[in-house]
Amino acid sequence: MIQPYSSNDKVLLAVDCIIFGFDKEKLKILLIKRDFEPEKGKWSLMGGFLKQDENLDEAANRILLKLTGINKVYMEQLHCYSKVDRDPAQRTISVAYFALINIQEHDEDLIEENSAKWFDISKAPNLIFDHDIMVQHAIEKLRHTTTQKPIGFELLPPKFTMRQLQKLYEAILNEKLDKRNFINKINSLDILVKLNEKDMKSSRKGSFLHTFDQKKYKEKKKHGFSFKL
Amino acid sequence: MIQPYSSNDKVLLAVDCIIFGFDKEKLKILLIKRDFEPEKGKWSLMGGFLKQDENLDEAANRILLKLTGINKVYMEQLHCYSKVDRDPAQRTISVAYFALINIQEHDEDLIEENSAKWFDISKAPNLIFDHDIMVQHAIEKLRHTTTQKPIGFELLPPKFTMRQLQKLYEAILNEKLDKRNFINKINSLDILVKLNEKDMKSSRKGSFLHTFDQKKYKEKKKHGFSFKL
DNA sequence: ATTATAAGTGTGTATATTACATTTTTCAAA
DNA sequence: TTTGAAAAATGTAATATACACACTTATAAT
Repeated sequence: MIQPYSSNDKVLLAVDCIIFGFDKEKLKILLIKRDFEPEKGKWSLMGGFLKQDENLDEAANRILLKLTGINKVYMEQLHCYSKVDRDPAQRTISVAYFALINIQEHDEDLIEENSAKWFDISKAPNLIFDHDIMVQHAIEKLRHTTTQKPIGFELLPPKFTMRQLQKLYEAILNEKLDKRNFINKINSLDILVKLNEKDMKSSRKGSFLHTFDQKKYKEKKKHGFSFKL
Repeated sequence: MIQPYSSNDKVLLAVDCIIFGFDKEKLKILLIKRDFEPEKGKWSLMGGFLKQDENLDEAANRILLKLTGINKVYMEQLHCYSKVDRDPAQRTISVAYFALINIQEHDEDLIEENSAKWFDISKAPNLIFDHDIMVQHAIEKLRHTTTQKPIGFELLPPKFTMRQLQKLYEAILNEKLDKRNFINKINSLDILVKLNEKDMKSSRKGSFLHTFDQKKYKEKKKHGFSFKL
């Protein structure tokens, strides 16, 4: 292959993943304990380097698959971080991705293997390099995005109750929402299917399960819709 | 310096700038005619490569300065593009930035020197590589951002009329706006200062000039404000 | 049968958004 | 100096959206 550009300025390009999950009414984030230098033993985001034969989306998916065993997830490029000394060992540019996963689906063994752990976002430890900033930006973007399109669903199991959905939004937005207004808003979107089936774990009365209607959602999205809560 | 990571996978990291301006009621974009291979003679975004001693924001500013002579401008990282064969000559990852500049300020000689030219966004030629996609994304982001915070001001000279401001928003959003509603909305933001001075070029009556009150704006931004038009 | 628990439901009020038409100022031409 | 032309400036009513708020219902456990 010809190399028309100077190769003096090649850099290492990393991909770091902010992996969000939702469990027990809390928004969680998946972190790993580094088993290599520098900063061995400290907590960090799961990451890796971009390879020659893949693009960044593919790299992010590869990294996520390696850690969780999950293949198809909601993922979005967040930002590219490039401070000259962000990694003290070597100049590295990092493209951060954030992923939303259904926490039930992950592979426990892989998590163990990678010395990873889920943390409440409010109780996460300090992270290496600029990873804390990345997480902060990811939370802000997640908050913003949830008010623009209903990505919250990505964090729930296929069948969920209205109550769970509301708790999820409350966890993301970090504020209490009114039950009636929430349900009215969700229903007005007309993208849920109410199943003839109840989750009896949460209460004696039980609450109806719902699923997300992909077809209706895609149809609506084409014509654009907002989702302010 | 120690090099703890494999250096097999280093890549060239480019920065490409989508430069917006506003003139004669049209939203414009600044493009250059490439004078080097590959794709010599074709139109493209202004770009360059990230250097070892600078971060991406600095690289983007350096590139913009080189082309326009303007130093302090509104700039935002857009997205990182990484398709494996996006540049057929050599694997290159590109971080796109978009900039908003006051078109009156640019340096004509530099533009000439770089064989650059302003195009109406509706009349821009096809660009090399994935630059058309970048521009498309930049326009979408610009549209979105203008409805969240008043960045439109960045594209105007220090003193401007309400009419100019409205035409700018109409150009960005690609839709007609109602004059009275627009003025009411802008005034309700309380971030403009009406000067005791008129621009007599546009009409016999003349229209009052305004400036953007940076202090008030910053104060408001702290407490967050939206700007839906 | 009674009780305890969370689920489910509707309406009025406040706020924000939209639609819309006339008068005013000034310059230039008659 | 009067008149006409051209864009600037201005406010209100109608509609839609967002918000606040409290009681009834279904079920399991006792």
